[in-house]
Amino acid sequence: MSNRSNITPAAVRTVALQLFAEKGYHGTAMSEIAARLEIRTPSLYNHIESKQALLADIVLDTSQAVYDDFAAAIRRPEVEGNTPAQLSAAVQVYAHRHATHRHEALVVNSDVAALDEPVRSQVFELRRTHERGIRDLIDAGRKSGDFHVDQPALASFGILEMCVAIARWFRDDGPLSAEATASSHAEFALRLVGYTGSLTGLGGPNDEVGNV
Amino acid sequence: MSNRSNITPAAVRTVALQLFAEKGYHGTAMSEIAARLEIRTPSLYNHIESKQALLADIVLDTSQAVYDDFAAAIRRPEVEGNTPAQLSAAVQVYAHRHATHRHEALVVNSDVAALDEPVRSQVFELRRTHERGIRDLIDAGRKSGDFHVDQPALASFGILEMCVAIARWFRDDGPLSAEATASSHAEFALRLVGYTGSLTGLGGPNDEVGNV
DNA sequence: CCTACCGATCGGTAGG
DNA sequence: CCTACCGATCGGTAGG
Repeated sequence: MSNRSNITPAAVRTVALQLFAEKGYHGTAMSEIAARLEIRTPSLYNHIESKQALLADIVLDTSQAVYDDFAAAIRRPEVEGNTPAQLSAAVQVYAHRHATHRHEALVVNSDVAALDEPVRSQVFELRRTHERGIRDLIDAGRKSGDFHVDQPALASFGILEMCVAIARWFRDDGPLSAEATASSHAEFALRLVGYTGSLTGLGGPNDEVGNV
Repeated sequence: MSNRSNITPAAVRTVALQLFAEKGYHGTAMSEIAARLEIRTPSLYNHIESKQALLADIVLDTSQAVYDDFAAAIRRPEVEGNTPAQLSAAVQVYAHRHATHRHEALVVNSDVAALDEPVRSQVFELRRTHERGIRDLIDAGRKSGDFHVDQPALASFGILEMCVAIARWFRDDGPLSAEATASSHAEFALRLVGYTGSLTGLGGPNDEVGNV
């Protein structure tokens, strides 16, 4: 109130996100976050409750957004009722997020162990729900004869983790756009579940799917 | 010398491996390692040089073993000259290791950032060499017409990271053996690169590869 | 293998 | 927003 502050809670969070992603939660000191913002450590506590709360906010918000994206993607009218198109859309949106929100993804996936309960369990629950959603699509595709895969659970893990890995190697100044990366991963997902059809015209990865 | 010691450097390393895998390098205190061994913290230093050296040993040895496994797998006489069989063998051995050496894999992949130079760079170099080896196989398969994939680099990252993820979900008492998991992942890898042939009789994943 | 102990640094509070 | 400061804990050493 009585002091001119350039700093907002969102700014603290952005800096924390960068540092947690680079060095991990336990590897990051509050003093480093303060230094990047050019303030003293105690001043951080005008904007956040604690280091742990900072992590909890980041991880919960990100996990929730990931799930919301998934739910929205498979409900889009142009894919509804078309399982291969739904899987493609779900993978594209997930892969795209991991290319465009790398820091969030890295923190969610390497610092979840540093979360106190009950937040850690909430995050695991969101993740399980998402994974189950992917697996349900794979099961549906198997029943309809679109997909041919022996281990649906392994396929869903493999697909999701392939996308998570994007956050580890993607570079904004690299040769591939986030969209091209997302599109390739959607195609990989369809190949992985043994889809041999084509999704041309659906905005998904096109013709060369699963065959020569 | 003058004291009966139940403790060996290898025992310290095993306990450190468990704790680093569970809580991360920075999240693990030397006092916790000592407690699990039922000794006092300072006694650890009769067996190790420092916490950092403990991590370096674990990560370097594991990374080297991973690469040696890869090199041996693609040189086996029954796969030599057969690119799809080589890729299958390389993926099987990598996937299998991640199911049977979960702690090592988790530490290598989440605590590499905690390593001091020059060890961190050495580890990255080993990893790059391995990834290049996989990519070379994919390129060879494209040239021979066995594989059909637009983005070989994305495919090699995807294949490797799918295997790394095994360390995160595999359970010894789960429904799937390490061998079955490895076999499935080899099949996923061949599908991912657009292989439509069959590897039957090669000890790899069998008939149902990439087609109905 | 132990006790005794060190300097450094941690997250966070008091109080303005 | 700051200075001053806290108790706790860190990795590690001395010395036996």
